[in-house]
Formats: sequence, C-alpha cells, structure tokens
Amino acid sequence: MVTRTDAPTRREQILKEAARLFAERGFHGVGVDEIGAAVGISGPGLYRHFAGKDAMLAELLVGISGRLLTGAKRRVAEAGGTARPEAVLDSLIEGHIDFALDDRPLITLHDRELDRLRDSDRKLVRQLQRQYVELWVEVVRQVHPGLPEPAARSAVHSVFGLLNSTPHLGRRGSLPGRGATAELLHRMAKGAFAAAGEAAETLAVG
Amino acid sequence: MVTRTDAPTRREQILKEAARLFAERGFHGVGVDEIGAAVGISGPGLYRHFAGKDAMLAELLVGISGRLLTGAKRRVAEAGGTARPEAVLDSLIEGHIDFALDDRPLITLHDRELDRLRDSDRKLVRQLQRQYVELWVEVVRQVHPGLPEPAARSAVHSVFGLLNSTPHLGRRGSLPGRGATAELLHRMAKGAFAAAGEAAETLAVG
DNA sequence: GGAGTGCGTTAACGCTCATTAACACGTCAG
DNA sequence: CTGACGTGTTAATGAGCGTTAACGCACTCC
Repeated sequence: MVTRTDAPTRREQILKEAARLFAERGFHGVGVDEIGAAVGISGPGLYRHFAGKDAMLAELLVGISGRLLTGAKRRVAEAGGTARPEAVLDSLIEGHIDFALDDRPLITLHDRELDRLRDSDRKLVRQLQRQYVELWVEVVRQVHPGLPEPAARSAVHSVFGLLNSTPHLGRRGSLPGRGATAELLHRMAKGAFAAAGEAAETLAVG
Repeated sequence: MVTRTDAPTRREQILKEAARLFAERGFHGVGVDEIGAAVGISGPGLYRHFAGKDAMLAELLVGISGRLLTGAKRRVAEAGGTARPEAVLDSLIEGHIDFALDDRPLITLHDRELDRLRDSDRKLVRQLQRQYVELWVEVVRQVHPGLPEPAARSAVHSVFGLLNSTPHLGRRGSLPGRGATAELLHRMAKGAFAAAGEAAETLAVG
C-alpha cells in the first residue's frame, strides 16, 4: 500500500471534481465552466492541463479500469499461491467493494459514459474490463467447478451489478456504517455465487 | 394479462425508439432529429405529439416506475393471501426479471437520467420508486425476520443492481437463452437475500 | 535583466441543437 | 363545397457550450 503525503496536483484536483460532476449529471450535462469553478479556476483554464473535455473522461475511465485490473492481479498473485480458491475470491470481492465504497463517482462513470470515448480509448477500456472479468471468471470457476463458463460470466457481471449498487444506497446518512455495509455486500456476493454454483452442481449430479 | 392486437400509436412508437436511443447514448447524447428519423418523420414533427424532449423522458420514467409498482402490488395481492412469504418474494423477483429482460433500455434509463426531470416529475418518480422498494423490504423481512430494516433496504437495492445488470450481459448472442438467464438471476437473487438473512440470524442467535 | 515557461484571465468564434414559425395537404363533418 | 383539424414539412431563431485567441503575470535560470 503506497500512501501519499504530498498535496494533490492540479490535474488530480480537476480529475476528481470532473469525476464527481460527470457522475452526478452525466458527461454532456456538465460544462467546462462548471468543472473549472469546482477547482477555483474558470472555464478555459482547464486547457492548460487537458487537451479537452473528452481527454478528462478518457483519463478517468482508463485509470479506473487499469487500477481495478492491476489490483485484482496483485490480489490473485498474493493469495493465489498458498491459499484455497475461496480465499482468492474473497480477496477479489473485498477489493471491488473497497473501490465501490471509496470511489462511488468513478463506479457510476465506469458503465455509463463509455461510449463517449474515442475509438482507441474505448477499445483500451473494453480490453481492460474484459481482462478483469476473465480473471474473476477463472477464480469463480475454481470455487464452483460445476459452473459452465457462460453462466460464470453472467454471474460475475451480475455480482458486479450488486457490488456497484452502492451509489443507490442512501446518501451516506442512512447507511449502517462502512464496515457493516462492506460486510453485507460481501456476504451477498458470496451467497449469489454459491446459489449459481449449487444450481449447476445439482444439475450435474441429478 | 392484457394483450393488445391493435397497431401501436405514433406516440408509442416514438416513446419506444426514444427509450432505445436514450439508453444507448444518454439523454443529452441523442437529438430530436434522430428520434424523429427512427420513426420515419423528421425532427420538429415530434412536437405534434410531445411538448418537448423533456416530456418524452418524463413520460418514460413515470411510466416505468408506475408499471413496476402496480405490477408488484398486484403480485403481492395475488400471492400474498394464501401462500407463504417466500412465494411472494419469488413472484416479485420473477416480475422484476421479466421487466429487466424485456425492457432493457428502460432499465438503463431508470437509474441514469432521473435528474434530467422537472422537479415535480422527479419527485413523483422518486415516490413511486420508494414505494416499490418499501414493498420489497416488507416481503424480504417476512422471509428473513432477523434482518434489520436498514440492512434489508440495502439488500433490496443491491439485488436490484444484480437483476438490472442484464444490459451488461453479452449482446444477446452469448447469453444461454432467456429462460436459463432468468433462472440464474432468480437463484442468485435468492442466494444473495439468504446470505444477508443468515448473517443477521447468526448474529441474533450467537 | 531579460527570455522562457507555467498557469491564469476574458473575449470571440462556431457549431450543435431544441424549439418555433410558416406553410402544405389529407380527411371528414355539416 | 368548405372549413376545421390532425399531421407533416422546411426554414429560421436563439441559446448553450467546447474550443481557440490574445493577453497578463509570477518565477526561474542563465
């Protein structure tokens, strides 16, 4: 875990605020003046840091997908050697939940504004996402060997939907606290996978 | 079940195409000319049928929320009298899955473009959504009595996220067929609720 | 001390796009 | 026959917005 002590650079401030605004009102729904105002400069000043509005979105989405994937790879490598597959899956789930709870705006952007990207960027993001999914699918199939690959892939996407539902959970007041929420999400994800796996096993055995 | 044999009216064509386009590229991402072209008339001709672009979105969102809620109420009334709570929950899940599989574009719109509405419309949609959630929460708590209300509400939102993930499942080719997909989603939803409920019961007993 | 550079500013351009105006043409009641 | 009405059309309007131009002002480094 690398912790930073230095102040966030201007670029980072901009990206953070842009992410929040894009998530709240959509890419087309927020103007450059608004983004500028959110970091204390006005409108066209952003062009000293980014080539354009599109470039901000691109950097956000590529960054998200990349961090998700590298984090998952690291977790598989760390837990994969010694532990049983279920521990690896637990680690993946935990990582995704951390991300969903800590970076809600990015989660929202992730599956909402992908088509606004240039072809090359979109291809890159899609590729990163696909690798992330495949990594999960492998682990899930080790935990639930009976599950055929298409079903496993569907199950993974569905669990992502479950975990990514955090933006819809109450506006930070009604939640039972971060720890409890994470715990609940984790249990539900495991339960969902287990149900999918049991169905396949029942079918295979019966 | 009311089946219609008469041809769809122009208004309905427009709404259907608008829903598809809004879901694909976002409310701001699609122009009125495009919507018109999709039904064979061009641009401003839409204004003979709707007061404006906003009005189409409003009618779509209010319609979705309303149909979801009335459908759920009907299911609770039908299955609620005689059967055990679990059967009611099964019926709710089934209804939501039907909706998610049959009206994918609407599902996408439902939680993506709500803030584009006039205040009054948004309030109405939110109220309908809230009632729908509360109805689920009640049933879930009957099936899993140990589950505290906040946790049950979070669980319901999360299962919605799971069920609404259908737009992300393969582009209609890689899916194992509608029946199998519905079955898988149903099992996973039940599994997720069960896991949430077991956690609470374990806590209460232990 | 002056050229270069980083980071802002405000004003202007140009394009997209929702909406409105003005007009056209069927159908159908009286 | 004829007006009203429903349903289109194309042209014009006007606002919003991303982007670029032109300029200002610290700093820093020879």
